[in-house]
Amino acid sequence: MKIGYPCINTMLGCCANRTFRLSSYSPARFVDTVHSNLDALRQILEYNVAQKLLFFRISSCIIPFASHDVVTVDWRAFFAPKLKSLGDYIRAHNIRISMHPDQFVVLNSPHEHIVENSVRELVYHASFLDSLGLDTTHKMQIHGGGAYGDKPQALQRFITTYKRLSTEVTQRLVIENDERIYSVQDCLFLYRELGIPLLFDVLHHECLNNGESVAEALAQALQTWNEKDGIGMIDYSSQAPQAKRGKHIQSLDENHFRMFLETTRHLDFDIMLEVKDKQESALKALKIAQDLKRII
DNA sequence: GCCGGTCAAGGTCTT
DNA sequence: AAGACCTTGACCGGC
Repeated sequence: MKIGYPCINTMLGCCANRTFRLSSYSPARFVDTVHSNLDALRQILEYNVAQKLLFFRISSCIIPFASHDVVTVDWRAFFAPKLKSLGDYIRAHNIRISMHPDQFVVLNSPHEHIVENSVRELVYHASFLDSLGLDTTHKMQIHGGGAYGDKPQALQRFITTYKRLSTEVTQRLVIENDERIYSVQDCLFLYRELGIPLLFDVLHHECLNNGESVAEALAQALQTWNEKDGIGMIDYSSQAPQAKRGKHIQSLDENHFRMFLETTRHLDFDIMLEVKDKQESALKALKIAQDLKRII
């Protein structure tokens, strides 16, 4: 079991997701920003290794506007040495990486141009992970997309689009249950049709489910990961009190987390902690997992 | 320097 | 039909 946090370290004062306005694009600005992001990423990963936080989500804007036509710099070639060095570091320290292309990636949109842009975005993410020389246990996670008033039809469109994707994309792509439309059962349907692994999100499951307990749903999700995928990844969070359903809590609810680990003690998986205070809560979670002998 | 409006991209729900 | 929300920070222009 590994524990990690997404994209941002709130303590180090460096930032691996700097970007700029599209209208401010210039090759110089682009190169400068990417250098800065990659250097910051290295710094964060070194901190994580020192703390034994061996799971990390890299921000989608590590290479800003990478899937947009405006970028003329061949970033994979230009940054090849730095990318290789980062990848070597990740492998040497047995870090696991995920990425999460955001809400604009919608594979089942009825609009062809949206699907096209989504595919370009996935190609970029896969290409970035490839540029680090990482194997297919390093994943990119997306949601099912919209329902458009006809979920069965929307699921079919997902299947059709998925079958058009290149191996570079599908070998890294996993689907995450969301809190409004696509439940674990819906994602399992896609798994049976396509073989796409299911990344289980605890909080989303608590918002939208078909009556299965967290432990039952998680066990089903973990079975969708095969050897090439590595052990299952999950997103863990709990409900922010007195906030809208589905809102992530500010800081780890240690009792909730301990209970979650206890009810799932027969299972092994890597945990991405979706909590606002980032590494602070990840460190608390790590300690709890160590106390419960889930991490040696 | 600081503040607040704005930022490539979508979809759903509320008003 | 239009706006808020998701989730969130960082940018950038205006003071």
